[in-house]
Amino acid sequence: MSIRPQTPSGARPSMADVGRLADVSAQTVSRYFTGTGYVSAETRERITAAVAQLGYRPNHLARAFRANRTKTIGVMTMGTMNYGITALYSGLTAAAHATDYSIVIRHIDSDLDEPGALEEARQGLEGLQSLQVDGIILATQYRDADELAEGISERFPVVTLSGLPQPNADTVALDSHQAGLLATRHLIELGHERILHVPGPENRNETLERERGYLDAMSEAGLPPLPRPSGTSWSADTGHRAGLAVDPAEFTAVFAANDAIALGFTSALRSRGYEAPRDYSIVGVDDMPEVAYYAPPLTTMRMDFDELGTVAFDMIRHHIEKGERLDLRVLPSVLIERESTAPARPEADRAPSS
Amino acid sequence: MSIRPQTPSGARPSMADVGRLADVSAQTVSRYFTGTGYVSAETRERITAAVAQLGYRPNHLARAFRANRTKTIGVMTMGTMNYGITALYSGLTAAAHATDYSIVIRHIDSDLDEPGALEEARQGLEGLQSLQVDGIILATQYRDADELAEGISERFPVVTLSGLPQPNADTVALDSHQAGLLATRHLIELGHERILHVPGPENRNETLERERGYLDAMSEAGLPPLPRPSGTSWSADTGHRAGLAVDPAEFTAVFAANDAIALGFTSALRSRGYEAPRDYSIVGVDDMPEVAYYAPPLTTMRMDFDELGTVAFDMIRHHIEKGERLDLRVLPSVLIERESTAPARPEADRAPSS
DNA sequence: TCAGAGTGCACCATTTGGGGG
DNA sequence: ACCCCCAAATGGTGCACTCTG
Repeated sequence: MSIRPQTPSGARPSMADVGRLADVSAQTVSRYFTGTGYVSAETRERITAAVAQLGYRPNHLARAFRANRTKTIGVMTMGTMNYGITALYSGLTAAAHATDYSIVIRHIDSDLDEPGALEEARQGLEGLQSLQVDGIILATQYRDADELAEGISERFPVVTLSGLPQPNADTVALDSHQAGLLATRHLIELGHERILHVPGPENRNETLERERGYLDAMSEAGLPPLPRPSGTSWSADTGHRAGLAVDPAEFTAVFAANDAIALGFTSALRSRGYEAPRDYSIVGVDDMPEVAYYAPPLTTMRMDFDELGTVAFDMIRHHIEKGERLDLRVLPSVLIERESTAPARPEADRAPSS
Repeated sequence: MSIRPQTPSGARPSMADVGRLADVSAQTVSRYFTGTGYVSAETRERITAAVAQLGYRPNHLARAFRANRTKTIGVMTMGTMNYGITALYSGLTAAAHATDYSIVIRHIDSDLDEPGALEEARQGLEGLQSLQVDGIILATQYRDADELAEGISERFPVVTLSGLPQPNADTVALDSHQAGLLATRHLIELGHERILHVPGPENRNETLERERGYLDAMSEAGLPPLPRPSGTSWSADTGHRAGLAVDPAEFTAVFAANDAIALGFTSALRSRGYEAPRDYSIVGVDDMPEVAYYAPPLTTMRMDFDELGTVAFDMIRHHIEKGERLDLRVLPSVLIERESTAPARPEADRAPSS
């Protein structure tokens, strides 16, 4: 029962074809669809029948062209495709679907600090604009991302996910400072004093903010921060490397910049005979769905990427449809306590298992 | 240095504006961009200058409208947004980017067996068609997905990722049968005889194929398959539930339908005092980036979703540009041996740790 | 004169075929 | 042969207008 167009040409039927069959003009068909103006019940019926008979579908492209409004949002993501981006897409596509928008994705595997990436990103943005998207959501946490917004008219709706307010772009972000603060406080409340921070890649606002949260929590408790390993990526291998390099005698707890890093760190320490939470406590950030099943189940800060996508979409839609800007929003994170954290124990107890 | 349009209206400059400034007609500007027809070096220079001065960008939308060719592929995904879908996006967007195509995404959170999902999916497909995409990639493994392809003209390029050849659609898939076969053979080669399979959600082709691979491997070794738990989802909780329900005395090895299920299963058995690979071996499917850091690092079948995206894109592009169909492709998976599998041990050795 | 119902035409930015100089 | 322009066409929308009672 596949529907075949009934037009002479065999091509997709147009409003004119529908009009011909229903014995009205194409414009009347247009009004039938858009709801503007008058169409008598009788005519309406004839049009409905003609539409069904021809299998006519409105041509969104022509409509967008004429109306100068595509109902499409461009989304530009950068860096390794990971859990955060996945969950963000999920929120974004759901919000778009609910309001009859479309999402077109541009993804670049490298982040802005890699050579050539800035130029590639710029081209991506131009490509999006040349598609006539109604707005762009720019998902990079790289600190110098504002350079990218150059070349985009300040009237054009842009939302970044950097958390950094910019003259030409609104921004939403998950509250990384709060995540770092609450995660570290949690460790402090458990009695830990020598707390190590394993950071994410440098020059990302998330990395800086999480570290700042850690530093603030340490300082409000009068504890000295520990020297930190250098950050390279958001992946497990960053945590793994850090876990191999570190001296286990120097800390009793770890705040990892995200869950993957926490996982890698745990894995490295396990290979050296140290287990959490027996020998040290560790908390991550993100709450990826799998971490509840890790060994041990990971205590972490839940970051609601889904909500991030929803809010980012709503912000840009607000800008597009109402013409107003909502400068900055920050979404809170919440501590999920599982089994990777435990009260600090006297020093004497801590030793590698054989 | 943000670029401002220099047209009287303040709107985005058009080819006509460029032409006016360069003292040529708009059509010549068109030929300058498309490369069809003659444009003298001198004129070319004037146009280049005018383009730069105005900050002109081609209007992809108008071009698509006129040429009846959007250079856009619609991608429809269903079910929980997980590692596989994201990795697929990654391959898809990279391939599209390389050939100057765009990708527009429609994602539905429920898969086709949930109520209302079929209708929602149908609407999604119609929405994509009304955007005038040049082709559609339909990513669902649900067995009855062919119903969806109805209502799409058989001339319209569609590629499904079901692995099931259909009259109106080409298909690519990762070789789930082979994954099941090789994973199970690996366990058999290690000396295991009582091998449990924990399947994915019912009615997915992937689930059926992986199970078929398992059954074939068992039968070729003359081993009886074990009764299987019922499948519900691709997530860790499916494995966790199975791991709580199962009798550990009944098997010495497990083939889990994917990595997340393997993780959940491992976690449940750990809570009951059983550890891999000491008490049982387990192998997953997917090779998500984190599994190398699991406890124990997971032996798994690597599925190249990135490649899947690339091939799907190339297939549909071939159909679009050459008019030829490439009916079916199947991509092999490869065994990644880590530490969750080990040689079978005499029965007497197996006991829960205290 | 008025309100309802519908038509005709210009227009959006670009591409294309048929010429003209 | 080279370089460029004109006019038409793409599908749909909004405005001004007509027609009928």
